[in-house]
Amino acid sequence: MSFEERLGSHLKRVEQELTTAKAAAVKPAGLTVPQYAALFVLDEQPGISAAELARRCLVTPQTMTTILRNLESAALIERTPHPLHRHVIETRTTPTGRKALDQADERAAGVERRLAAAFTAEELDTLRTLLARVSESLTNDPILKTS
Amino acid sequence: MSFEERLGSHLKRVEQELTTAKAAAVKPAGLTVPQYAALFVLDEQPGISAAELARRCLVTPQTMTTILRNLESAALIERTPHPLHRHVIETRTTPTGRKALDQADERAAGVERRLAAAFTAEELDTLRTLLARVSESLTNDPILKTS
DNA sequence: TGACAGCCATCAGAGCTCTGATTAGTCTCC
DNA sequence: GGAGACTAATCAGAGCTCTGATGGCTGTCA
Repeated sequence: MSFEERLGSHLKRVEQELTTAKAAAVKPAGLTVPQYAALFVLDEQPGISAAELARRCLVTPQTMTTILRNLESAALIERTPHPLHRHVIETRTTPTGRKALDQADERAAGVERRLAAAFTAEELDTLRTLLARVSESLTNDPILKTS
Repeated sequence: MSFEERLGSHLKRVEQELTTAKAAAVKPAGLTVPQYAALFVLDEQPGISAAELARRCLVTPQTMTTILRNLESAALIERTPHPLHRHVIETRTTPTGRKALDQADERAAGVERRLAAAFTAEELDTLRTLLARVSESLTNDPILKTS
């Protein structure tokens, strides 16, 4: 089975190219792509926990800890203990963080829009559906789970 | 523009799930996914340079240096200077490396086969074509290049 | 011959990502 | 009340990935 036949190589190439384009888009705002994703979710749901944030951003809690550490040392977010559950830490964007997010989002959304413009609505729908089915196959295949 | 509308989140999810499945598949052979990819190409084209290997595996030369360093310290590859061009280093799989590759490949190809089995040939073709068009858009869009 | 463009290899540094393990608080059910 | 399950946060360690910079070799062309 050659590389070209494998879905993995196609997916990897495309995902990487898109990430590179987005990285270039958010860089002027001083952000990385994961930092942008975290700020994006955070701004919509202020006070969310790091664990929940990790789930939304599709990374592990450990990874999110790393991302938040960098965001906090750049003063783009603030973290304070939850008033009732002190072991839970609430995270919020700072004004500086929101400004960086706005700047990054404008350009990142632009990348997505230009990309979407290269397809018809039906094609985009087909692509999303097929990707969802790949995801479903990977999640549900009992052999994959145990291998 | 919400997360769900963006192609990026779908691509990221699927690419990550597939990588996770492949990582589990090649782990018993003592390999990571990038190491498996490097060994795979290396075994088909013995003596290839690290720079060329990097291009085939879709990573930068610097990243490939890291991967090769780990493979070499595990004695899965051998590196010797090119007889004529001494600044070029030829890389080859060792017998140990080939054994690990065979073991990993059997399971990794199995993941791809089970995944492919969830689709018709036409669907797979559509998916590959659409992904290629995404890649093309990202590569050719002059705005993306400069942003 | 010598400047220069083009590769190859690699160091340095930063950031992301994972697995594994630890610590601590909450909640349910006996 | 207390055991066990669950969740949150985080440390430790390994590996991948990038950008930026450096040094070396080759081949072209004035």
